[in-house]
Amino acid sequence: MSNQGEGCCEPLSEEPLAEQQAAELATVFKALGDPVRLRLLSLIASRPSGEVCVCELTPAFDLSQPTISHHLKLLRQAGLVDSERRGTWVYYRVRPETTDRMAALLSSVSGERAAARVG
Amino acid sequence: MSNQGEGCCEPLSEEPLAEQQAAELATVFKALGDPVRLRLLSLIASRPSGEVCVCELTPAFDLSQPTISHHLKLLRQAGLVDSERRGTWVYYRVRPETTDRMAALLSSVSGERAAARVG
DNA sequence: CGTCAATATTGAAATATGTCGAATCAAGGC
DNA sequence: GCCTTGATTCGACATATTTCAATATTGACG
Repeated sequence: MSNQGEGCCEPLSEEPLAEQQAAELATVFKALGDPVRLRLLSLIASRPSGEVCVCELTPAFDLSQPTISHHLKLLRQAGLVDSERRGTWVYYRVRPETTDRMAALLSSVSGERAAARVG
Repeated sequence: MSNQGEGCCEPLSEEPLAEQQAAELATVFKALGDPVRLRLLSLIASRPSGEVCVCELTPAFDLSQPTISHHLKLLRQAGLVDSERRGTWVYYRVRPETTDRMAALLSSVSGERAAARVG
């Protein structure tokens, strides 16, 4: 709660989105707008440990390894996931700040006039 | 824990998304993944009346009328908005079921293991 | 009817995206 | 040091998306 930070999130209702904000938010939604990336995110999020090795993600799809790597990169660039290399393997985990922010933004649409400020 | 409905919403964590569900959800996120469409949605949502005439949306952008019409069509096809013709004009309004559903889905990512089932 | 104004649809061009195979980079083990 | 294995980057190609101008459709009003 509290402040709404610098580039922080206006509700989608309340007042129309500025062009630049719309562009930033669109980047994240665009990252979510692909079935493969959604499933990747889901696979990562569904792990109790909170993280998954790429070596487990890749064989879950009928796609080449570079393709999976590419999708993971887009998720990373959108701020939806983080990666960390530990030895031979690379592990991905969700960044809940981002998913929460997007969720709050979407909630604000139906939250009518009194939509809580999304911090 | 009751059913989870027909085509209804799994949380993104809990269990990985099935291919078909991922494809459906991706369609909606893809619709949200464009700055123009986000601003359109925002303009529609920010109206106290809940609806806006296309004749007010079109001049709000530096884009041709067919282009705006096209974006509105994609929002409609994604289930994010509804349109109604009244006489000469066409009015658009948000479909909160859809935005709420997507919000809940995103919330479930950080909702960890115990994520509430999203109806 | 005929015309005008508001939207939608069509067709085409430029750009972006998803995908692969080949090449490259990183870390471990011989 | 030199392979081997895991992961990313590069280059290329097919497809999808964004956008416009032109055309069609819909409804209101003489």
